Amino acid sequence: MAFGKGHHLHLIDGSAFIFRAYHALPPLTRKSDGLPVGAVSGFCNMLQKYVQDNHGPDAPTHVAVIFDKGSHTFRNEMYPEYKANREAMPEDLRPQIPLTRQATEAFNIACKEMEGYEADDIIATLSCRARDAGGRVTIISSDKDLMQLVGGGVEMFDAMKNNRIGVEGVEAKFGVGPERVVDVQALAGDSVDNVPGAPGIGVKTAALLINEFGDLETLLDRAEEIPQPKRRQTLLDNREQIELSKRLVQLDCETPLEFTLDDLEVREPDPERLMTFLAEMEFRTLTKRIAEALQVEPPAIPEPATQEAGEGPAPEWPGIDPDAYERISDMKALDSWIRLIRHQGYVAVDTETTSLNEMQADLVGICLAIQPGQACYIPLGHKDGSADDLFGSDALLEGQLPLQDVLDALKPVLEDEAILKIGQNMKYDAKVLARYGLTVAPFDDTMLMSYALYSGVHGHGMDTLSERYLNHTPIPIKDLLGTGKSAITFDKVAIDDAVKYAAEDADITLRLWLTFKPQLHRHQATTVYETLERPLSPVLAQMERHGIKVDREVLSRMSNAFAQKMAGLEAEIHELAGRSFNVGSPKQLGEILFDEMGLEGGKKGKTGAYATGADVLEDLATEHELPARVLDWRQLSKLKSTYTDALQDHIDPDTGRVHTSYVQTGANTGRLASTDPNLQNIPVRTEEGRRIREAFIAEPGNTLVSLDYSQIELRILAHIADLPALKQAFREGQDIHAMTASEMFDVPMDDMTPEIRRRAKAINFGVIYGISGFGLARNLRIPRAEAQAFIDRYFERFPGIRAYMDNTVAFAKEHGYVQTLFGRRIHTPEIAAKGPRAGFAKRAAINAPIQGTAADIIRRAMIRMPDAIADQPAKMLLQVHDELIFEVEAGAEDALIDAARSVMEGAADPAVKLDVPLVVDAGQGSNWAEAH
DNA sequence: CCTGTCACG
DNA sequence: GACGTACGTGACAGGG
Repeated sequence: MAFGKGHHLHLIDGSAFIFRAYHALPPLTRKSDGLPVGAVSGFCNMLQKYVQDNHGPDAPTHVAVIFDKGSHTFRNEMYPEYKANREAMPEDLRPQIPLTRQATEAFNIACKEMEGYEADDIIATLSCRARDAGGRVTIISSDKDLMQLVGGGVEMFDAMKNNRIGVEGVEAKFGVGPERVVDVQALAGDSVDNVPGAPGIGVKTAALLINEFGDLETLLDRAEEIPQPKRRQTLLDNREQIELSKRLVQLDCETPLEFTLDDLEVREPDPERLMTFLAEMEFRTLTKRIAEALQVEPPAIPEPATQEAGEGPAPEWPGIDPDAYERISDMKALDSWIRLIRHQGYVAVDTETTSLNEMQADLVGICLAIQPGQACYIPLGHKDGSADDLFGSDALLEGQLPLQDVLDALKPVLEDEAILKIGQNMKYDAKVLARYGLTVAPFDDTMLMSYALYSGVHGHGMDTLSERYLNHTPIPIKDLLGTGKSAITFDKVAIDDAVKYAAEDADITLRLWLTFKPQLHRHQATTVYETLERPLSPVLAQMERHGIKVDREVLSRMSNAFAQKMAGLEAEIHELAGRSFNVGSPKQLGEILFDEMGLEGGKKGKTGAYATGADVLEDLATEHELPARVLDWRQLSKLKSTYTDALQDHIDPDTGRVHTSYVQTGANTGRLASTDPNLQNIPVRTEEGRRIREAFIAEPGNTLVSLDYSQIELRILAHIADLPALKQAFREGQDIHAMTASEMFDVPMDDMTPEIRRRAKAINFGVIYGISGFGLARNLRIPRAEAQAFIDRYFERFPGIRAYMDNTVAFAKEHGYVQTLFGRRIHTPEIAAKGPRAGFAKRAAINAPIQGTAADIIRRAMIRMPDAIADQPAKMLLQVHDELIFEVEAGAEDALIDAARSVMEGAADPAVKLDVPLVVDAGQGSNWAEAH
């Protein structure tokens, strides 16, 4: 039956798929010959997802992937500059283009292109024909140039955003219906395709004009009637250029096609052909996944003969097979493993426990791996998971070695200086084992290796690393434990299942270590790993185990006080609103403010809800009472729920202290992150919030001491950007913000006012963040032009800043990363992006060396600290980016401050000689509020 | 699970 | 020219 009513044609914009795949994925190469295949891999993934998502009731009857062919089209005949500003295709993408055609055919999807025509024209022609035949069309693309085709049964679908675009979608984008889109584009032009349009007219203005005059021809004929002189002149002067632009953007529905709609009928994939192609590309994970979907056996993909400098798994390794692992249930077997380990000199270690909280976690089993594929699991604390009576489940299962025997046997191995212990996030295992009296040293940590190598490229969790470097998806822990309320703990997992999961983790860890170890040198990350990452881990473990004492009574009293105040505020708010509603719901609050009370300035975000952030409410607060009350309520709600309530739940029942966890790989810049609870965001800026710090106390007879770096990031900026005036000021111990203000605004230091100083301070911080006129304007609440004038002035007075910013961005573009003074590399893959993402990436690149160098410095101090204060009755408890908090016996405060300060102030030495001094301020008291 | 909001450096 | 933008984090509540 010929294509017609009841049929549904899908047209996939192939080029868009390719470019999206290319930019979304790292530059993968085929292992056997180094052929770049990243884009092909992404392309196949997207096709696979497409096929999977489209076999329901609304499945297409016809489908084709449409590609561009050749760069010279009939549009270049009209206008030689058409698309002339396009950057050349990246070298490693070019060879992948024909492969994407092959991929499409392998999926048994029609694949169409025509010399001299753009994909858009083929799509247009097919859409028109299908529509005229009475069928439906979905164009899978988000390209705005295709929006003119929408309507009359033609829709678009943005596969990225999972978003259908119909007539309303087009109207939202262009302000006119699909039939007038070309008119708007003709006026607005298009910088991407180098369509000139009318100078000074954008989409908004163009839509306004078209809506007023009906269409482009009428508008051009009656241009004299336009009231605004500038616009009128532009249109009169550029008539020809506008008409040319329209011809350029108008898609051609008359492309002479050599095939018909009926040739595009959906065909079942031929599994063999598809598998053969995927195997040829050596896509291991994808081949497996698609084989599963098609319910066929995946073909074996031969490993290449030699392992070159590639980052993937070595060829001689056996596949990861959970059934191949050994379960240890007698001492003889354990002893023979220990002999193997001693002989080899290294072993991957992983512990299984009952909790993610190392302070609470009980050991359930230990696994060891010595070679890829050679791993064992020693079950120690497994209980009967099926027993549901309260008493039966406490009994240990049969066939497990006594915990103490195993620990005694392993202790000499774990503590042997000649045996390297390898872990993924070893801090966790070390903390658990420490509670059983075991030290783990020396060690390597694959998570930290990944971080030193690839910060900013990808995450550093085991699943990510395994998928990326071993092409293997580990058994999800969910499969064993379940999720949510019904989740069980690891001790209730059947031993046979535990062997597979746990030993696999050790196997993967060992393989990752074998992969990363040689890469450290190749990527010049050895020093960072050896001096900034590995030695910090045990220091953090120790700090976390100490914890900090928190007074539950203080928090509880504050919670009650907050609750009372909130109830009062809530009543007032409901009164002012005229009805009761959930004050904590931004959605309901927005409706109250802007719909019911009719306040001005309501702006809806992308979800369609009104924005009710603090900045919005602050503006409204000048006019009305309600938003001011809501702000007060929000502050209290935050303090109560996040701090006074939640912190109480984090007090360890055994120690009476709060034990945070530092994520060493948490921030791309080298900073730490603190979780469960986050002790790096305890309030300090408001009086009310600061009082929460009174709950953080020293043990009786002890004092809390806080030492923090003064202006460390600005000092680093002065050094890195080589700003003589700033460096001089720091050397002389001047008020740096006042100095900046004096320099910028020509005010003598003696006449400085707080307001002028405040502005200079905001600019100083802005520079660290990759300053923009917009950002500074918002921060200072001044007009943008004024903010920009400040910035210009700043650059004039401190020319080194401009140079630093430009050089840093250029470096990032050339190398794909920026680095700190200590050689830490922070990768900036987004720096090549187009659009708003480029701005983000630039500012992040400017900020990273500054924030990262500061992070490196305090890390160095922390690493040296335990030895420096070893003879003092003091413990380091917390780090808050530029601050260290200690607990010290009363009477020993000054000695501790002397020692710790000298470590901190000298932390850059001897690796880096800073042109500015580092200065550390100290405070002390019985609680954190006093000490800070 | 995502979004908005807000706490810190 | 238009558009959207300060850097880095984590936790909580609401809502689909």
